[in-house]
Amino acid sequence: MEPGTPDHMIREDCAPRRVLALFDAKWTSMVLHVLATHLGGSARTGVLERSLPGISKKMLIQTLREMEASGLLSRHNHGTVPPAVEYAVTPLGRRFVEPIDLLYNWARANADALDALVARPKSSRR
Amino acid sequence: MEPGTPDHMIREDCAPRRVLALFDAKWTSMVLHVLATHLGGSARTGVLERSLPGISKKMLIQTLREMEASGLLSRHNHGTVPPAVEYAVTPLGRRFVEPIDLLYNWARANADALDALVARPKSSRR
DNA sequence: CCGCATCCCATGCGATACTG
DNA sequence: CAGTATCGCATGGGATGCGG
Repeated sequence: MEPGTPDHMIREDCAPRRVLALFDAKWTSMVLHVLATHLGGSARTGVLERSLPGISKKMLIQTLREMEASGLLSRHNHGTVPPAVEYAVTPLGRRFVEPIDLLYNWARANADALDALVARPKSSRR
Repeated sequence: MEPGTPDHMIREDCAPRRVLALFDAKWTSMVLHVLATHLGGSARTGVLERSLPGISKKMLIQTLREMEASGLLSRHNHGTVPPAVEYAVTPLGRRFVEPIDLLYNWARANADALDALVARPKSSRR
């Protein structure tokens, strides 16, 4: 039981790392958040695009399809013309909304801490 | 007030996006978590390395220095030989431990949902 | 033991243009 | 409006090797 004994190791296949993988998709959590928390659970492509300033059409579609593939979203094509496609949060997806919103709310409530992270004017260098 | 009016837009410089930036560093949150929650707030480089299986020495050092630069960690060189350097979570860094641990705990408690994400054997394609 | 420098490849992702 | 196809660059990040 030496001090350096790592019983606290973050195994490579542990749950936390799997969650992080969710976030390095960069848009996944935002899509889920906007869709579930601000758009009532479902929305059309265009609405999503306008809700996420800065996202490219390519990334939007790509993200949506990946999320559909993993079961976070469902996709419904109305088959009309012009096209109307609706993406909805699945029950599985809904389970992920909780931690995401928690994180987002923390962020909003702690904007000061985030500012400190960037603004390091008078540094403590060495 | 049409249905598609985006008062729910996720602005490009909003707090949530800044938090996400933290996570796409890939190791930052894990370092913070291990250090604060499992190692009592500070540890030497080697201990950290062994606590994060899969991290390369390069990424470990790089992450640690970036975190020091942004004020999440402090670095103390003992000046001995062989070298002994100790990284400690700063008060600022400690503020980020809360949401990270929240996320990690959620992950551990919801491993089943995470499994579902990957294991999509019988697909619902179309 | 701690840290830095290189090389180098995989990929993320935006820009743009085209189709039904 | 929804989606696809290309191109091209920036960058993340691993491997390896040197130095104090």
